[in-house]
Amino acid sequence: MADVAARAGVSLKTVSRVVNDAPHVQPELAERVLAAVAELGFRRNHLASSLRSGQATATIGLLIEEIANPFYATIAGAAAEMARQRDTMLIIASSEEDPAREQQLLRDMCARRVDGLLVVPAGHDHSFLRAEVELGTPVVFLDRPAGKLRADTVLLDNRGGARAGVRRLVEAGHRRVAVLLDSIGVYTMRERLDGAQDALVEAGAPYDNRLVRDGVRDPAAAGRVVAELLDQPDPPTAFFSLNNRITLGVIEELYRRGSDAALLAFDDFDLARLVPYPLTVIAYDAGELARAATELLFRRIDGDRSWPHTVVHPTELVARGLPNR
Amino acid sequence: MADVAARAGVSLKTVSRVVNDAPHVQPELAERVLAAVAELGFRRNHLASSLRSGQATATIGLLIEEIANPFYATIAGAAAEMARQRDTMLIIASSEEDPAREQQLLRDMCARRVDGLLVVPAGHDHSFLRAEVELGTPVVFLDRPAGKLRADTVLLDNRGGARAGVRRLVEAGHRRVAVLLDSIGVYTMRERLDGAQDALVEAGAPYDNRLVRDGVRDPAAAGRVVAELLDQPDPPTAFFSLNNRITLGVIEELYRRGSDAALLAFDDFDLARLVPYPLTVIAYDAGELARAATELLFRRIDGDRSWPHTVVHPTELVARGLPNR
DNA sequence: CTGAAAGCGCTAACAT
DNA sequence: ATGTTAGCGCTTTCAG
Repeated sequence: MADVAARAGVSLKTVSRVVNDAPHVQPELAERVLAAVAELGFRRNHLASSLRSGQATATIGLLIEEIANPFYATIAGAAAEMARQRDTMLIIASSEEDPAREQQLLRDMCARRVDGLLVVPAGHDHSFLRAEVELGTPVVFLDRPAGKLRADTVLLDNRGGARAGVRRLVEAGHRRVAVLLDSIGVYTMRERLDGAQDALVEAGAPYDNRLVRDGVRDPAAAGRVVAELLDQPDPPTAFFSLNNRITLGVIEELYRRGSDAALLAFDDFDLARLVPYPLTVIAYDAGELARAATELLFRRIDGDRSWPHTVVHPTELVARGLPNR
Repeated sequence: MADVAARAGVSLKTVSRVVNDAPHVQPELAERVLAAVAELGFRRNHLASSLRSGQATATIGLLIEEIANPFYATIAGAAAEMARQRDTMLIIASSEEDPAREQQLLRDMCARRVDGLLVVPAGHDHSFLRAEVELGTPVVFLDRPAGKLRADTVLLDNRGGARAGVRRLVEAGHRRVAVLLDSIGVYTMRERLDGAQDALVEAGAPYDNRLVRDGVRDPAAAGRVVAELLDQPDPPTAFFSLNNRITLGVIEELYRRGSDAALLAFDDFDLARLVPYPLTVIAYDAGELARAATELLFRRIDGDRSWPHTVVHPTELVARGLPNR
């Protein structure tokens, strides 16, 4: 910047004004500065700028579980688009469901003085963020609530969605509904399971604990569990898959066997319509969820100091898949 | 940091040493400093640190077309994982195939003094990056080559993959192969089309320009084009879809009609096995592509000044889908 | 409307 | 092994 100033025959401050298109600069001087900038290939150092000016790094941090998962990719896409509209860059990192890693990544983002944080929490204690929040870094939680910290939160109606879905199964006459979930340690899984139980209880259907299977981490595991359940005496007549990875494995096994068990699945997916097996999907708009959270975050960044909100987004039941052979 | 130093009764530099766990600090002093850090809730300002130390913001930039697309999400996931292993943060931005936006985003990343850039290029002129590259910001191009800039590049064997796939169609007796593509302006689309034509020419099959359809932007458009082609006199007996979005629409329309046309598709996808229509997929490992590029980038960041490389990754033909009814 | 000086928070280079 | 000094590139403050 000093070089540019020398070249243009003006002071450093004038260059700064021109570069930041601040007012009160004679067009003639501005032109000389711009020429010097071009000749010298000057690029403003954003680091130095935000160091001096205190706040506003024009960067927000997004912490999710796993970027490659379509659910989180959709969230990232929506957040990125809103950030871009505000000329803000997005730092994305994956916790991989590891609370220690989550904490380290969030601390690092804070060290980089992001203007705000969008977090899909992995851990259950976010009190380590309290100091940052009080120092002025807003945090919005997404998809799951924060632990031990009061903060803005945008959630999905997991319980209501699950309940509505299972109610539909019950109305179709199903009494034995198997539930397959990833990990009971995850908030969304607990809520969805609770919703399923609500519907079962309301219908006076017997609740059989052996039909609930935790720890189904991937499609292959889901397939094995389905096989095992169907080979039992008194097998379930319906399956409720609590996430999209599980759904894939369940569909495959049910199709392979030519089973006529009903399938209810949380999370919609691109090819659901073309799956060769009828299923009911609990769908929702992940992009909308992320947009709501990002909007809330920017409002905080813009100085909104009102009491923290919690917003719950609805889900919808949709019939998918092709009729049975 | 000054406050911490005062509190611990040491100099600023000692605090700096402790915070950066540099050697030559008495354990006793280090402990006092750490205590002061905890009491005062001190957080190192990463901005100031990298401003002073010149380089090493421990940040890399990733520019892709669209985060929500599974192909780019996979790339982002792989890059993020490698970055994390080096305690490096990842800034991700989407160009949405807009060259102007690409340029603006890349410039912004440079202004933030990222240590390196990973780019899936949208535009055809990247000479604006030359100054940055010469000033020491390495750039690796991914999936598509740079325009007007010599740089490391990691590509897929688009042409070879397409050729092998179409050759298989030809060997199965197909002479009229329709090709559906997104935009001829995109490098990968051109290469794939060229590969298809290679195979057709090699087989002495007639090349019919009316069977090549450009501008198929989404699944719905793909479905319409398939319908139109099949309703022609002398319709194609095989379809070659040049990307995953197009494939969805083609499958749906072919299935809807109960058509027995063959389908070849670039890009594998999760549910391909369960699609109720037989298809051949040109598959590749997008994660591996991204890992190779990120590896190359980090080698450059670590000071590798050798001549720029271009690496081409192979593709593979895989049978997918369920047999026809 | 423009410029000089001070300093954001930290680390490199040099003392001690 | 620890401390002192200078300054990274920019913006703020205040004087002209």
